[in-house]
Amino acid sequence: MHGYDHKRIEKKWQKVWQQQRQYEAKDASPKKKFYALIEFPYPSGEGLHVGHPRPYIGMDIIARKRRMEGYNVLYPIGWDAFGLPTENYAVKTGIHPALVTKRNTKNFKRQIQMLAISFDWSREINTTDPSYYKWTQWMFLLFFKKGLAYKKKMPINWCLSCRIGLANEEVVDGTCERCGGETERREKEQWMLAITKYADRLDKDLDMVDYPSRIKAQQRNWIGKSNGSLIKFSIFNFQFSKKEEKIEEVEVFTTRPDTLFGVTYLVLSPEHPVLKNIESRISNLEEVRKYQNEAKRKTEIERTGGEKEKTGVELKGIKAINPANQDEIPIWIADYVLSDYGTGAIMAVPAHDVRDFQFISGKGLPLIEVIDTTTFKLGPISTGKGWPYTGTGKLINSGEFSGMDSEEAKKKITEFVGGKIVTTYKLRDWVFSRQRYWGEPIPVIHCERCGTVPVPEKDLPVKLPEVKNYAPTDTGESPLAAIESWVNVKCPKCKGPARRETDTMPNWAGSSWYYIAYCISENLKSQLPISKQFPSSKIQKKLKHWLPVDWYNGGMEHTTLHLLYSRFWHKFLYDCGLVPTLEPYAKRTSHGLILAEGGEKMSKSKGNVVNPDAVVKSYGADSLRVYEMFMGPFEQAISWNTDSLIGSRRFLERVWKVGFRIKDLGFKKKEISSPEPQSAPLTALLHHTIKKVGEDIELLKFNTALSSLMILLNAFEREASVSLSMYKTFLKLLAPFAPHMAEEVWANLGSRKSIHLEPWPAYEEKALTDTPVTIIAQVNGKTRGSFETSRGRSKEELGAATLALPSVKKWLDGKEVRDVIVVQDRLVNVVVS
RNA sequence: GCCGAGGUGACGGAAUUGGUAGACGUACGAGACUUAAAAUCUCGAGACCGUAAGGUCGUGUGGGUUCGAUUCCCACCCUCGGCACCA
Repeated sequence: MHGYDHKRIEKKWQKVWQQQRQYEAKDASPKKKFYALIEFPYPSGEGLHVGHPRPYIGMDIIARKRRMEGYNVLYPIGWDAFGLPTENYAVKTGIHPALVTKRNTKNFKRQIQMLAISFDWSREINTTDPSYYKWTQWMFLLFFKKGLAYKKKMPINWCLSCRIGLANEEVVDGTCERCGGETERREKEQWMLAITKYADRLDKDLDMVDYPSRIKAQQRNWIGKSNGSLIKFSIFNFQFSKKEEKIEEVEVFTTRPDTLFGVTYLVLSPEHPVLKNIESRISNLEEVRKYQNEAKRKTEIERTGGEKEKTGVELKGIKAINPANQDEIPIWIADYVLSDYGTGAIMAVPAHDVRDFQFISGKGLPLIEVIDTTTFKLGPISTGKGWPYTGTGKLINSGEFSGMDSEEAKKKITEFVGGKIVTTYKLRDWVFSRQRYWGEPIPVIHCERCGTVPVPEKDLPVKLPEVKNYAPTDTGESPLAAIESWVNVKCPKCKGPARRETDTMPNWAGSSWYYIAYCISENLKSQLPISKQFPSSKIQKKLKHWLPVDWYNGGMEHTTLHLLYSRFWHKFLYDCGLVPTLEPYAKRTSHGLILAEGGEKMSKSKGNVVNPDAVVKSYGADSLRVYEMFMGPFEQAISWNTDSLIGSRRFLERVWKVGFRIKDLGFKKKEISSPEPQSAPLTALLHHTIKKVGEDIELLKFNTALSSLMILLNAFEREASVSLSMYKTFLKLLAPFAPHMAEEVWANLGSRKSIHLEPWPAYEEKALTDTPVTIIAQVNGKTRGSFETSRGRSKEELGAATLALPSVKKWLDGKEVRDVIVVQDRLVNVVVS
């Protein structure tokens, strides 16, 4: 018998599978389809680290199981290759990002292929490929033509010394990551996609998909649908504390119009547009200006977060009037109010809102209770005890509305002051511009006469030109702006002089529709116009076959951006009649990150990255696969530990040995004539394992599936003889986890056909229930003994058997038996006193 | 701060979703094999008291519900993910 030589085996079978095109999906097949999807990787220069393949292996196990269950499986992969790291590398080295991408992709592909993930490589796509981004650009123009892409002034991070725009990630504590200099937020015209138009459907349609509740909850909270009222407050000029003429109106959004009588001040965001109109009336304008400038420096998290005291400046010389009771109330600006949520202005009710309550401390602002808290345990807030009461209840101190319930008062008070009941969303429109090189050029042309003109379809793709310098320009424009020959074009409409848009797209663009691209990958390269191709029956037939994605696994960190963006993109395409389903992904799950040994995130800068190359070389791909699935719950983050890996390798070596033991004993012949009898407990264990592995895979509980395979193998080793058919069943269950090992042993046992094309084993219910059960005997909830018996014994029998146990009896001495609680087939608890 | 997830032996984790806490694996200890080491195989092991039989305690902390709580409820502490230009 020769030993388990992973190098020989793995190379051999990878070649065979590739030659037989075993994992390529068929666009037309009588089998039921299954579309498995993982988030396609960003091919970074550091190469694959051991964290990357975790989700690929997990979905691979599911895909392999589905094939064995008779499905036509599509499990594709590609490259999400636009992005900052490659661009920054290009800025540093001057090497073209396309070359860097090519190099990185090649390395990633080699590394992924050595793990034998059953990807359909014939459908490989790359977002940076002009034949791919031609479609991305075409879809952008569709958004533009439908009025969902527009330009708007938005703040960007600006480094004052580098004089370039920065990504949020490049700003650390308000300073530039590159030079350490100060940054500020500066307004710039940006392309936007109107995702908020789809906010309601993105929220509501979560009901139709199978996502874990934590993902639905995060998306719903991100969309932040809330029902409330818009209420107008008049602003008056005040001279020497005397009310003069009305100068403006400010509309606030509130979810709690029932607390309107408790408003003690108004807060505007420091950027609120009304400030410009009234600044001549503000007596402390200088102080206000200073505060506005400080707010510019802060990030949103700094503004809304932190335990620090909430800051603000009162606008002196003006006051607002509470429309409910005509009270004169002060107006403040404060950075805890954001300009792009609601109306950028709030009515503050410190008695019933946590942030408002925090804000008044030290500022001498009053608090008026308008919800009756005396009926609760809390006690009245005015006594200074505890937090503000943010719940609903009966109104007090609210004029004619006192005594009314919050819910009714919301409507009535809004009506009373002439307000409007509205629905708002926290979700903001999608900033779609980047002033960067390595992204899809936004395909529009700016003409002095015709305005913004889309690039005609025949001129797509708008390819990225060669540039010398990849860094953004010091005017904040993309490096593309410096290429005069590329920028200056004729207007497609009037043929007059015009300039190309120089912004590029974020890399969420290409990843918003890549799962569609896999279905039609061969069509992407066609020279036919997309507007003819996409709606054609040829493509629609494929999309109808494959969509929606049946199971999409990805990182929890993509829940609110990528996952939401692509759902939006898909719904838009659906509205255009281009895709057949309302939702792109029928089911979504997520995996936990693999962290470095210390529990930190793996990163090049920390120098704690574990490369799979070395692991595969010394332990083999199957060992790595088994370890990554065994190391802990798939959905949770977990630290890498090379020491533990040996257990997975040992497991596979023992599988190998048992295989050879069986073969040497000559079971092969016996199996053909008749199945050998096996011990009943082993048969029961086998069927239990079939059930457990099958169910665990569906629940992503790969760790316990492997654990049960290990338990079965341990039993095989203890048993004097194990039948070939039993062992073969074990191999089939192992095949999705360790495809090379399973295939090699399978072939050694005399099979010609691949084990991965075998049917998935089924278990017999009878074999499971034939086994005896252990009944736990407790006295007052403490375990005092146990006994074995057959399944299905009556409560009386079990109770009597328990009371007869000597280990139980001794605890009953001098006590009175009050109750005997029996849990069928499991436990008896004797209650005594 | 807000939203989401989590906290169990030396370590990764398991526990049929309210019913024997610690499966499986790593590391560790003892033994077998070996001239020896490695590898492999067998056995042991939550903590404390006890020679043992056995007992007490034990799932981040404090309280509650229950015959019975890692699991349910309340309060608190800590760790991780996201917060819109990293992907």
